[in-house]
Parts: sequence; C-alpha cells; structure tokens
Amino acid sequence: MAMKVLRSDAARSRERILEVACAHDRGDLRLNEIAREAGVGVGTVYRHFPTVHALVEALSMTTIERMVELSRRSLADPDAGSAFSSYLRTALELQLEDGGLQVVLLSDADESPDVRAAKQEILHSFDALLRRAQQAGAVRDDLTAERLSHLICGIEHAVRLGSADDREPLLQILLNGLRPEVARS
Amino acid sequence: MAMKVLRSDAARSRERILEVACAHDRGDLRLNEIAREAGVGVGTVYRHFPTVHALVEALSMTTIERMVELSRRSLADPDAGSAFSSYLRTALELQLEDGGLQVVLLSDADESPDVRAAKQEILHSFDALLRRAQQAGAVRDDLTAERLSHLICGIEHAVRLGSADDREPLLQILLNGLRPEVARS
DNA sequence: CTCGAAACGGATAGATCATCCGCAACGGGA
DNA sequence: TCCCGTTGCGGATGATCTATCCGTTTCGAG
Repeated sequence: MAMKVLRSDAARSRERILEVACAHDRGDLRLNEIAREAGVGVGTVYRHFPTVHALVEALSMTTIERMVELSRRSLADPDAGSAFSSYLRTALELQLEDGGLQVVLLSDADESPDVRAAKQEILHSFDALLRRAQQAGAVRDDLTAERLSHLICGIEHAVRLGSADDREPLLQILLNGLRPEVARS
Repeated sequence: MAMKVLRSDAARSRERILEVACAHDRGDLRLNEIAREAGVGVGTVYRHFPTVHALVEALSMTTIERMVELSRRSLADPDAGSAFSSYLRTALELQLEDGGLQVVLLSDADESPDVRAAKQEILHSFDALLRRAQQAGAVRDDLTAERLSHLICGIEHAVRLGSADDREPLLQILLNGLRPEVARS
C-alpha cells in the first residue's frame, strides 16, 4: 500500500469525514454538507478528496478489498461451476451493500492507484473464473467477462428498483439463463 | 386526450422547446440551457414544463404511445409464448431508443394524466401477457410482472454500459433464464 | 523551544436553479 | 376593424450549491 503517512490532525479529519460520508447516499454527496456535519471546514474536505469520485472510491475501499479476497478464494475452488455461481452471488451482494461500488468498478478515471490495481486483479480473476466455467461446460460460450459484469450491474439495478427480496429470484434467473441451452421436450 | 387548446404563440414555443430538448441527454436536462437554445425566455420553459420530470414525460409521450400499441398487438397474438418474448424484445428496444422512458415508467409522480392512464394500460397488459405465458408453460411461475419489468430495466442498464451490440445476446440470456427449469443430463 | 512544513477554516467568486411580475401578443366579440 | 381581457413571454433576480484560495493555526522533528 503506497499510503503516505498523515499528520495526526489530518488523519483525524479524514476519519471524521469518511465516517460522516458513509451515512449519505453515494449518488448525491454534497461535500459542503459533509464538511458541516463532520465539523471541519469545506477546504479540509476538498484537500482530502479533491473530487466527489475520490471520496466515493475511499468509501468503497474496504468493499473492493473484500472483492479481491473473494476473487482469490473463488479461483482456489476446484469446482469451476459452483465457484463461478457463488462468485456471482457474492459479488452481487457486495455491490448491493455498497451503493458506490458499481460506479467505482465501471469508472476508468481512478483517483487512487490502489483502487486501479485492485480493479485490475478483480477483472483478471473474473475473466479466468468465467473461462474455467465455460470450459467445464457450465456456462454458455457466447459471453465475455465484460458483458457479464455489465449484466451483474443490471441485476443490481433491478434489485434496487424493487426490494432486497428480489435478489435471489433474479439471480436464479440470471444463473439459469447463463447455462448452455439444451434441447427440450 | 384531455389536451387543452393552446394559443398559437404558446404552441410554437412548446414545439421549439421539445425540439431542442430531445437533442439533450435525458438524465441531465438544464432548463436554462434549453431556453437559450430554443430562443425563448426561461420563464416560458418553466411555464410549459414546471419540473424537469414534466419535460421528460412530454419527450417520452410518443414512445409511450408506441408501447401502448405494442401491448394491444401482443395481446391479440394467439401464441402466448412468442407474443411474450417478442413483447420483451420490442419493449427493450423502445426503452433503449428513449433514454427517458425508464424513469417515466418507474416514477409514480406523473405530471400528465395521459401518461398515468397509458402507464396503467401498459402495466395491466403486461401482467396479462405474463400470466398467459405462464399458463402456457413458456415462463417460470415464480415471477411477478413488477419484478420482470425491473429486470427489463436492468437489462437496459447493462446494454447502456456496453454497446448496442450487447442487446440481443443479453436478451437471449434473459429469455433463456425465464424458461421453466428442466432436468438436465 | 523553535521553526518550517503541513493542514485548517471559511470567505467568496462562479455557476445553476426556479420564481415573479411588468410587458407584449393573441384572438373573440362588437 | 378595433378593443380589451386573457394568456403567454422574457429575463432580472434571489436563493442555493460548488470549489478555490489564502491568511491563520497546528504539528512534530531537531
């Protein structure tokens, strides 16, 4: 982690800002408002997080790390099919928990190099997981990692439109749809 | 259509505004900017469209009418399964064409009574189409019209994240996933 | 303790939103 | 055709929000 050491007051401010910010809707962060609530000056917020996106990234950092963990665990699972589907399930859960994750993952304007590195590992692992599942015949072949990741974002979007109860049913439809087509009666 | 007759100058302004507005991103309409481009005063824009949502509704009006048409045609189709899947395909196309349609369909704060009425007909028809397809055994039973409409919005979202070429593949995955599950080898 | 560097705060310039009201244009009736 | 009440128009304006800049304060190494 290339994390420059902060002065004690700076570290305190940063923590207070993050603490306050995580209680806000990720899609509508007002830095001014957050400064007031955190009891710091606006300038302080803008110094720590020059753009709103930088703040969103910081808020998503722990979720992103969890996603990296998940990728490693899944690749270590010898069963390609179940590793793949449980990866999708957990990734969806993480995206639903962290409302800012989707934009961070999709954005190509990363503020933090740590975030960029983590995203690359996630993408690379996901690609490997998908190929493995395809070779095992568990997933249809006409599908790229990019398309599938967009589809996960789409499912996330759909669940957000309804209630959290929709998560598992919609995921089932997705998983069912990802299986290779077979002849039917 | 409960459409109050407009004075000639009012009708002209309204048209110019709509004409200009449809060239803008639906998610980021600046009424001030539109007024300037349309060569009318800001007040004029706000009188015709008190809120941004009212303008988005007006912009989507023709697409919504097309959607009503589609519903009627689909219900008239005797083949429940193919009526259902071609309905989904066309609805997705319409939503992709009209970037504001999704929010208009999902919002429950309709400004125009025409829009409200049309939405009710669309929802009702969609429900009937779905039930019919389920009774014909073409679609799994554990699925409500609301959830499915959210899923369509999710697919739209996914296609927008990628390119228009993703539309058909992703739709195939959805349709495949909607079929009742069968035993496999 | 001293001092240079780092961080803080908040005034403020700039941008955008949405309202309000005096003025202009329309069009039905005489 | 002209009159005049009604409807619509325009854009100045106040309110709100964003983001920067710089004088002041705090930190901590020596």
